[in-house]
Amino acid sequence: MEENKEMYSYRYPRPAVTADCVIFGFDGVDIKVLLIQRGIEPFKGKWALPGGFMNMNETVEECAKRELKEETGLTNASVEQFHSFSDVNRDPRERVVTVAHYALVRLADVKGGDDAASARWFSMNEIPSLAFDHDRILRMAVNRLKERICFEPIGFELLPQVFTMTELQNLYEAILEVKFDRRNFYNKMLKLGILTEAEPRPANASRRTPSKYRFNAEKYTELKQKGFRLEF
Amino acid sequence: MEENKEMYSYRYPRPAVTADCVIFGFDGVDIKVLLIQRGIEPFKGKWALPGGFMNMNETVEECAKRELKEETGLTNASVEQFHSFSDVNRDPRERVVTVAHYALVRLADVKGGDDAASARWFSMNEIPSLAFDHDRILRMAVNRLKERICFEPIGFELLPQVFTMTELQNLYEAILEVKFDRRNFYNKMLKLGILTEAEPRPANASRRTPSKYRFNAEKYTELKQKGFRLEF
DNA sequence: ACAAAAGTGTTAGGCCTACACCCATGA
DNA sequence: TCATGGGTGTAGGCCTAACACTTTTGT
Repeated sequence: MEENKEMYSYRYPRPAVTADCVIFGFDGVDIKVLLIQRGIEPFKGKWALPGGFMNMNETVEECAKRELKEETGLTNASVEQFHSFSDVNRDPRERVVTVAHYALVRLADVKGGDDAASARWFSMNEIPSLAFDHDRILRMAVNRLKERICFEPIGFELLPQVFTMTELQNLYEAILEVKFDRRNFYNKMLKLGILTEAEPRPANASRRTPSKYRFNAEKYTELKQKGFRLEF
Repeated sequence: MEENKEMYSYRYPRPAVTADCVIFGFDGVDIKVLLIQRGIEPFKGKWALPGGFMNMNETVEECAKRELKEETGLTNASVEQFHSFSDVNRDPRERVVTVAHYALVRLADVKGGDDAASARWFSMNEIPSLAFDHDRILRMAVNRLKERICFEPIGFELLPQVFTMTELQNLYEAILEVKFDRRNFYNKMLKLGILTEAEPRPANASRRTPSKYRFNAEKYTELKQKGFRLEF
């Protein structure tokens, strides 16, 4: 490797460090993942997770949030790192260690990022084979999402602020790939006490008009501090 | 920085990457953590988590296992990465990203590693203030251990292969910092079906002689595949 | 008219929790 | 002999899971 003034030199070899992002959305029926199509080699033309190199003045989480903003325009979504991937040959060019994150975004809030031309939402069942080891990363992200939604109310990050019970149930069923009994789901959710009715049901409401709820974060933190455990 | 033949040069600055290890043990009463005393600056004389720089021909997990072997002599303990720490100034010398792991070891198996002179086991309530951000790393490791032991039978990694129900209960109580009713703990554990009696109770067994059990990993994987969920 | 969506309540079974006594051993 | 540790079973309460009908609207 040529050495010149633009180079940064170290006594021992170092890997590059990147943050990759599995960005989840929900369209009311399916869980979606945002992928970008690579414009350069390696894996040119293949779909991949959004991500990029960490700067020296940011943490990996900040890097992930920066990438998220660049890809979707969102600034305050729920982003969390979940695993580092460091296989020696995971990038054919050079040694790259990536810290993988997942982000939960409301589809309605996504305007389409700067690179929107090459970005697309995919349903979980139509995901193509991905560049690098991104298949593996995605698989692990999905598993983490399943585990986490059982114990923390992160699902609300994927829904509009106001939602119906059926929408919420559809979300849980889509993520966990199971079916719940509608009445039991209602009862369980309401008993938890972390939902508040968004608007009181209008007097002229017909049987057909669903109640609207919103997630009550204060109630949740209050309950959690009392040593309450969310479960599904 | 001086450039010479011993240097490795890159077009963009890169952090160093390390693996740190929170090594848990159990002495029958307390959860213990293995710490090493730093012999060099920075933080010379302070206690720290064992860990070290990743080589270019190993993954971070392999790096963590190498460190574990160097520190304790153990080669097949349960090691799992749980979080990356990348604060810009977490190491005063230079930018270092660390991938933190925890390891569960049987105290009896630990011969004392190469660096044993400067290594010591600490009970959770006697841990001194640590070098770098290792306090924070340790705190998160303890939380992860608590979460994980509720749903996966990792506690057995900390016990001898053969153990009494009371020892098992002590372990759970030490990790979770709670007290269980002895009979309920017995019933729950036995109902799970993941324990087998190590030796049939000898005929001459007195009331005072406890039954010995061992963890039945086959039974566990079998149950898990049937969609069984461990819980505490 | 028919299909689809939403509101609503009960019951049975399983699980969890709390709880007491006896025996053997070692101090 | 006294304190400690270990083995053992039950009853009540709570939670869970299964389950049906009615109303309304859109097609």
